[in-house]
Amino acid sequence: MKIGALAKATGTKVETVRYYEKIGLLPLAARTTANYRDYGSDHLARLSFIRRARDLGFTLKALSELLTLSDDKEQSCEAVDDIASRHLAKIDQKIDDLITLRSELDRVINACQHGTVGDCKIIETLAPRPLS
Amino acid sequence: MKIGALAKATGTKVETVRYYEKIGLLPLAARTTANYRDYGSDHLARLSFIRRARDLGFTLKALSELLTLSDDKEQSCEAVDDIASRHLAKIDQKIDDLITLRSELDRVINACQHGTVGDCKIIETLAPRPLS
DNA sequence: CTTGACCCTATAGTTACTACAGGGTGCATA
DNA sequence: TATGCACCCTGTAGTAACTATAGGGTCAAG
Repeated sequence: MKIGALAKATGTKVETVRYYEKIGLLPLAARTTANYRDYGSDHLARLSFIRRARDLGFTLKALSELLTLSDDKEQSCEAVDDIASRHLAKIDQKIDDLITLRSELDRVINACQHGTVGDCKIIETLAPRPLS
Repeated sequence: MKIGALAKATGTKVETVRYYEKIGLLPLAARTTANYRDYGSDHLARLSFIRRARDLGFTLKALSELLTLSDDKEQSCEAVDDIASRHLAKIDQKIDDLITLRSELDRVINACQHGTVGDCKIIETLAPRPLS
């Protein structure tokens, strides 16, 4: 299959496929006489894996570790579990941070009396407090 | 005050201060004879504003809109409220997305039986399902 | 035989910084 | 006076993960 078909099958943009190839995440494809990339089912499988992991928020770096690990079927999956667990911890942290941020922003917005900018509590909250 | 002092006073890195100047977020500073940047209280105020808004997750683009608006004290603060509210909506969306992602990742991790990579449910979940 | 959809490479742009490299300045100390 | 050190300067490149653009080649249908 050509790059457009592969991209469509995996929900990826064509440019992204080429980008993954360039950074070594996706192995080089065979070429047709017209120099078009020619993909097989192994490429499809790997790219699907990549997309799925990306959807779960894994970085490309973590992803290339996962791909390396997944190639050695005999190895203990401890390392895999570890990568995933650390990723989960990061997500939890991010959720906590966002919730904190949300409540502060909400407070700022609710203080707004909808007057002029001169009286705006939003601007006021962001502006520096007088130095003590 | 010199750039180091301004940076310290606002919890910013020196490079970041210069960066804000470069992109026009922070007005040009006066220079000493030695060509050092020389800041006054107005710069301190504006940089504090910038840092505070950044901590609340506003993008630099939204921020420069806020800064422009905050300069016109007579204007209605509707536009300010709008920027902040849209930002809040984005944060809510991000929180929702992360919570969904978190539960899926959690499910994947809990399926792990801690065997070999060949049996690994994490890898298996990421790998493509058979085409139907 | 030309039109349109697809493919190619290479490069630059995006966000919000951060990190050099390769210098100059200013003050205290030996 | 020299010298060491902290600080300052400019300019450029690197980060993550793509996306977009320029400038071209290929192929099948009408």
